[in-house]
Amino acid sequence: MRYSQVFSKSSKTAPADAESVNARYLIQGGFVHQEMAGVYTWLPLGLRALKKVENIIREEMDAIGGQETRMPSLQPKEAWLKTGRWDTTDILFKVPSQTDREYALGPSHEEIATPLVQDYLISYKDLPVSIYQIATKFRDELRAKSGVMRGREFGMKDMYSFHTTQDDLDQYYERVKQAYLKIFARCGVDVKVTLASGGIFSKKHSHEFQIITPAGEDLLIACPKCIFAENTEVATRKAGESCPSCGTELIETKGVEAANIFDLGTRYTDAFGFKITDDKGEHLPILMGCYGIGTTRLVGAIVEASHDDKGIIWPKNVAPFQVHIVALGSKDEAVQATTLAAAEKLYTDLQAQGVEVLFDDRMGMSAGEKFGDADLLGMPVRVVVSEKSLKNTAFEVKLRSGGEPMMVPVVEGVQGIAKLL
RNA sequence: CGGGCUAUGGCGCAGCGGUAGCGCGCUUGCAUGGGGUGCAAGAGGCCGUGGGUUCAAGUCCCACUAGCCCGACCA
Repeated sequence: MRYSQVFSKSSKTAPADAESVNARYLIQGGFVHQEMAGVYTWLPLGLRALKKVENIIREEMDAIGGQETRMPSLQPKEAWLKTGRWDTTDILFKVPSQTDREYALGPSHEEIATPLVQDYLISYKDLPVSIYQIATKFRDELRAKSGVMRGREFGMKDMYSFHTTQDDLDQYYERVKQAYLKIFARCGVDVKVTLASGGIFSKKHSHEFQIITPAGEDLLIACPKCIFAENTEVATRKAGESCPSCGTELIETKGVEAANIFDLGTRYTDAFGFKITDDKGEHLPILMGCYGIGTTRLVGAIVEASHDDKGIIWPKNVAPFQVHIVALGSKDEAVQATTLAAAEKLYTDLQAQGVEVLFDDRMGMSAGEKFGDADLLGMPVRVVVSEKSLKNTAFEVKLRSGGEPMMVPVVEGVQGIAKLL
């Protein structure tokens, strides 16, 4: 994509209102636009990062047999009355119709997923079943804050699994947990898993996935080596003690809850009278698990966990683009034309190799300005094409994550750069 | 939902009783050309909304609305 054509340009001044790092950089870089408290438009650049995250999640959910669906946000009040959550869920948006009806705006989808699966399941042989979606959620938060990390409208992947035995649910629950660990690893963040209480969604246990960042809201006692952590609210251990799973000394740190998984038991299936007949003619209760990852929150948490004082440092798998080409201008028109042509060729060649490239083709801007943008936007690899680099018949390549610039000969061009990805 | 702060061109801000100003950005021209470059000329604002005080209100008072922060809350 040519940066000259991206309509959401970066801004030199950071938004005054945005205190949190993710909001500041995402807004300043033109990744998102705030519409109101807790509600954002995802602009072309930001949407690319969000889609990367979504696709990683999608692949891992598909890999454990999840079947993707898309469920409605506008939900029937009756279903919420059945589960008893219409009157007990304070964050529930209730929307009136011009008729005398009311609807729920889904903060989660148990009320849809449960009767949905019930509608199609005729035989116990069809279980287990796991369905998921990546969609928008609505929660009437008393206080939206922390940029995209706590919104009133946000993106989430939610999956619901149905089982006939506790053992089967336990096994699946564990598979999801492993899949989640893969997802966070692929997203380039350090995640810890804590045991948590089920909250209003479940009386049973659940696990939280905490991304380690100083911007986190939760205080943790965590193992620096493995994934063990305890929320200090319910911690049984203290910093300095040894990790029960690997023996490393535990430390205190902060985390953002980016995902959680629940054993819901029969809480929802009972509410809908969802039972199934087994091979002996007995009515079996259906056990249910639910598994959520905040997709938009995850993007925010990634920024919180991976940035410096100049801007974002996107982990490569979630970066909107892999390579950011910066073409520098020259007072000499012929030189500038050569530079542009070389940059242009690199741009097309890289794209032909399937590399995603952001090409800063703006002319008449100072080098510093372009470098500043490259740092702010934070693509993993920056390639400078200029009179100076071309004199050495090379491209200057620098990793956003650090290190000295390298000169990659033009002849090696695409291969040399692709090697770094 | 309690407490605090804020609201003035696209963004960041100043003005604090006498009919709107700066920086950045934008437009035009010339210069410059490797870390937000220089000079010049322009365009752009019912000063969040409603009420009040006053001869006169971005400027003082009240209410409301919105945003941010702290707290409470947070599948």
